[in-house]
Amino acid sequence: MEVRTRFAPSPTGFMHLGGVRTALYAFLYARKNGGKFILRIEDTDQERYVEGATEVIYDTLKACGMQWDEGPDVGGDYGPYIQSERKDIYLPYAEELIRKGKAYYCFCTKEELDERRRAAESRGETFKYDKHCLYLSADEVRKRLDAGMPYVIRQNAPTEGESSYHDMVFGDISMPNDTLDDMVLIKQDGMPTYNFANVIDDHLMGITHVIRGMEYLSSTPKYDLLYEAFGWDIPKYIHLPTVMRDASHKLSKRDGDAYYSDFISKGYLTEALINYLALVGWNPGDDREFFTMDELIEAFDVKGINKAPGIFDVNKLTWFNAHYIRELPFEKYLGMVTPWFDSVFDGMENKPDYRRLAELMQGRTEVFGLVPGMVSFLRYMPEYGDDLYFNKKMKTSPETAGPTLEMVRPVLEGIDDWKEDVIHDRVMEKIAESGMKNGAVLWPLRIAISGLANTPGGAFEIAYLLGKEETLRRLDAAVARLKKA
RNA sequence: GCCUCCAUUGUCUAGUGGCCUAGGACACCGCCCUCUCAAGGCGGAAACAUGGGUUCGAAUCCCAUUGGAGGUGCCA
Repeated sequence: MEVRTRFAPSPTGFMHLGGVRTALYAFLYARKNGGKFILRIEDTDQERYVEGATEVIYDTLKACGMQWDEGPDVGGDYGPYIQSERKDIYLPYAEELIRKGKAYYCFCTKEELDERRRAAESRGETFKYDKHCLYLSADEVRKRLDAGMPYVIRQNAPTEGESSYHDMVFGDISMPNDTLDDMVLIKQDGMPTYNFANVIDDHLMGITHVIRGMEYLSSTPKYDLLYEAFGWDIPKYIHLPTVMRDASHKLSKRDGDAYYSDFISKGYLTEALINYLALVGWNPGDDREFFTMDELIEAFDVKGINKAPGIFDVNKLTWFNAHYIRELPFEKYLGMVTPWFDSVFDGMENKPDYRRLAELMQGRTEVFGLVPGMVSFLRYMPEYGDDLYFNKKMKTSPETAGPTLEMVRPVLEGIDDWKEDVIHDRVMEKIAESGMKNGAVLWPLRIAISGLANTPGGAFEIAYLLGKEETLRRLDAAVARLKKA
């Protein structure tokens, strides 16, 4: 039988990284098994409707390289793929359940239920609907229905015995039936709840493997009861461990910065995000770290999925990101880094040589968002202290720096062809002539023109990028300052 | 509270009774390279939550405790 998995997000307007990982595993499982990956939009909560939210889902999945085989925009044989457009499908099924005694009309109002819930909670008990409306006579139900009284339809769950099911990650799970609450299937507004629509749609769409977060672990027995009542095949379950922000907090929307788009705008690469996310909660069974999407498909196996929640580690993500940036073809990197350069150099008369700067920056870029901070010294001379001239190994100090700089200055001034190799050769000649160590000259020179302990590239590169005029200007300023001190 | 699930270094993980004096990766520290930083190379510190069993033998199996997560919505 063909494997069919689905990703069924609710359109909130953002794609959460936990959601991206869930989608990824569902996608990988389908591809690995030569099956179909289906996208279904779960928008049964009308109050949460967000304009443009489905586009965010489409765009993110596409950017990540997870093309769905069936879905709202691409169609398929089991549409529509947006639950609000399937509204009329669900009620007949709920009525069938009522006929079978597996569900019932409930006229209790939300307000009184809320009150009872609060009361139960204050007593330290778990609130459970008492099946009050199940015991209404058929006549009474008819009467209320005819009178147009608002109602919901509830599942009639057993109260005795035990329910169990098998999960491909967590194994066998069982729970006492008396903990099963009679969940609402059809809401007062006529829309199905997630709990109901999910079961109906998964069945109607031929989903063979339900891959979702482990927050559904304890409600799954209730879903199985529904499948059984209809006489439908129960899908295989693959529940995924949660992605955590830290040991005790889920990576949630409320924490901020947990959205795919946040990471992209900070300058993370999709490839890095996918590669990293795949490895939170799953391992390939060997020591490999780097995977393309195709390699992930090839290596993916449910056996490698862990049960324990995993903490999202930005450090490691950043390491992956730096790796992928280094691997970028240079032209691609140049194109990507240019807007970040522009954010610093726009409006500048003599902008640094972007191409050269990019060459120096590519191996040093962990996240694109950090680039401006690393190159802004080329436009604005930073404030710095003279102690930067101290370098133990080179035996340099503010005292030795002055004369050294004055020695180099005329050499630089004499260069008409301001190219990196020319600067290099002339200065090195002078150093050789002076008998000093390379570093003893280059260290103070770099400090004088950059004002920074660390720079992308050394003295020659910085001097070249700055241009002759600015280099000499900064050099003079440094000399003057050292003399004063 | 009740129900379900989980538990190897700071983090992601390998490990399915002897191959474990517990392996890899990130981060961290040191050294090398080097005009700085980064990259790269080499090395270091760092874990089987606790207590009971079972067994000739336990990170691996069982139980309890502790800790954590999830559920307990007319949200999904």
